[in-house]
Amino acid sequence: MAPRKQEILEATIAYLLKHGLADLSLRPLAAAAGTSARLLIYHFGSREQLLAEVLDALHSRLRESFAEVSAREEHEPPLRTFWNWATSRRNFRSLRLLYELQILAAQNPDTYGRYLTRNSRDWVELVRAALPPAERTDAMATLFVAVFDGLFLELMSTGDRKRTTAALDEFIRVVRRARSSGTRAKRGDRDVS
Amino acid sequence: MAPRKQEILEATIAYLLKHGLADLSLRPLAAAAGTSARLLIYHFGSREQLLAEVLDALHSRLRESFAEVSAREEHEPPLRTFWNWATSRRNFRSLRLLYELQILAAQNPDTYGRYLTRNSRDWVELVRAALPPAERTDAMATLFVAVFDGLFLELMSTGDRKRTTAALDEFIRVVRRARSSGTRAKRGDRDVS
DNA sequence: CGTTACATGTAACGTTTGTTACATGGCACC
DNA sequence: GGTGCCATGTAACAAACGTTACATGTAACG
Repeated sequence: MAPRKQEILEATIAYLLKHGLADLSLRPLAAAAGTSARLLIYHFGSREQLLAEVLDALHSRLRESFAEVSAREEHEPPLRTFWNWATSRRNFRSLRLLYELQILAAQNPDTYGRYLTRNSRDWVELVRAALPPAERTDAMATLFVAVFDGLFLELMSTGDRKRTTAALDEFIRVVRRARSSGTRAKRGDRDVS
Repeated sequence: MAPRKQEILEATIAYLLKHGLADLSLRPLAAAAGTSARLLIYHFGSREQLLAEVLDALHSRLRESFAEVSAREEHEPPLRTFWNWATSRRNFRSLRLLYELQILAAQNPDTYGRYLTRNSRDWVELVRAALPPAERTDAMATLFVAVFDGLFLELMSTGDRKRTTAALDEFIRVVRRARSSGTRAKRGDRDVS
């Protein structure tokens, strides 16, 4: 990719992370990026394609970043690791943007549906596979994903990291206690809580 | 309120429930409502005020509807009652619209922040008060709200009511099991699970 | 030096945006 | 029957939208 185009893409990502994508328009974006609407179209072809490239770049960056973190961390429950990663200064705004995209796509799929590569069903499958066998159900996996989504939403709205993190820990604790009172999971099983 | 204005407001609500509010504009709305952009402004003063009145009406309707339902139902855990109510044919689209508003407001408060009467903190407080004393903590209340939000989000995205409802029931079950293995709550306590 | 390719600036295109000016309709009241 | 008031239609406004036409720059290559 041309270096100038790369710069513009970088600036666009920064702009979107700050302003969201609901009311994006070319001229203000261009001004913030130190260029002109003319050049945005020149380099990307259209506004649509610009959006597509930006969101693709975001996705692959997040995938990469998470793979790196999740391979390194071993001393925490994976759900907790994922939370730390998602709420870190580096990734929070990106995740927030993806949640906005998710909601807009749910409201009108015609406009935003095509950008949705983060398929909910895939996440649930991924989490399900990481659960201990006794809990490896759709319901349980869906619940885990929902807890994460809900807490992230709450964090977005209130900015209260302490309380939301405490709630996540509470969830992990509740699941552990339920485990010890119901069907026993084999000791040493890796699981996402 | 003038009856014509009432009709327009009704049609606007229907339109918003169908199309979302991210890309609302007067002329298409007016066409769908069988009137003209001219009259929207005439009756409501401005686009902003129209939106404000519509969202106010939505809020009070939902409050009313929920009060009615929650007073009637006694045989279920309140969280379950709330879920049934929120996902019913009658209320689902309204809730979805409010979630969209919530996210847009979190992304740019300058544009949408003023419409946010559904303060997250208030919900948490409400839920907290309904919890049995042993669990009456911020963390637990936040967790309950998050589970609901997350599951509703998942329902919005996938439409899979069966799976999300099963996940909610799973959550209720997990909390019960944790209760019976940890500090005992007094029998007969009303609580939101 | 001339040519060629890419990058950029200026200005405009046609649409759509929210909003307004102005005229006209119908209906009630004196 | 005239007089106002509320409702509505037509048309326009200025601004912003995504996009394009056209001209100009700059640098590399023969």
